[in-house]
Amino acid sequence: MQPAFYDRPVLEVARDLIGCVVRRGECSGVIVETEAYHDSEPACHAFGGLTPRTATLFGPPGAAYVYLSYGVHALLNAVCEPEGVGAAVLIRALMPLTGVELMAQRRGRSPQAQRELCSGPGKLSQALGISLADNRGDLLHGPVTFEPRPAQLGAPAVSTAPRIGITRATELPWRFCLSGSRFLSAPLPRR
DNA sequence: CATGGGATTGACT
DNA sequence: GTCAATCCCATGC
Repeated sequence: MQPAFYDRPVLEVARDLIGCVVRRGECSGVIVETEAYHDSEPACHAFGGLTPRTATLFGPPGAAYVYLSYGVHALLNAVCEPEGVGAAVLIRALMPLTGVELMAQRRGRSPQAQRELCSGPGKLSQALGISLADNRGDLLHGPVTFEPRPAQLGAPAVSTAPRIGITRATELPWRFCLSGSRFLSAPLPRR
């Protein structure tokens, strides 16, 4: 995925990432759920401006923004829009593709429980071995890399919904899901 | 320097 | 359905 891919409006990138592949080492998965965050709205960490914590968000596009949620989980984002704009796409769920055994081992689950391996932003980080050390990493060169959508998957049908787990700007439909996927972090709202 | 909130998960009732 | 774990970092004194 070239740097120019991320140097676009974050809503476009969030939608276009559905069906693409995230890889770290031997483990990889197809992105089935994303959320967009932008410094113009209060749910975004960058809303409060440039601080040591948000420096990655305001940095160049195509970097990984990894931060600790609830003191427990490392959450993976892709920094978007030009340098100076604080925006990123949160990766919320994957369909496991390769390295399933290692992912299951890291998650403390059976390899057969594929739906439990990456169906949540904290889960997929644990499965891929992503930590705060991956913050600010280059998504083109790794260790965490994003790859274009496999051609055999075809054009994905994408559904939109309100974002999950936030308390502000809950009205924005900035969650993007692969329609009908069984690997989402939570079901799509009815209708 | 002390405090409190948070883009979650899993265990338990 | 409820709730604790756990820690970074922004804010305020």
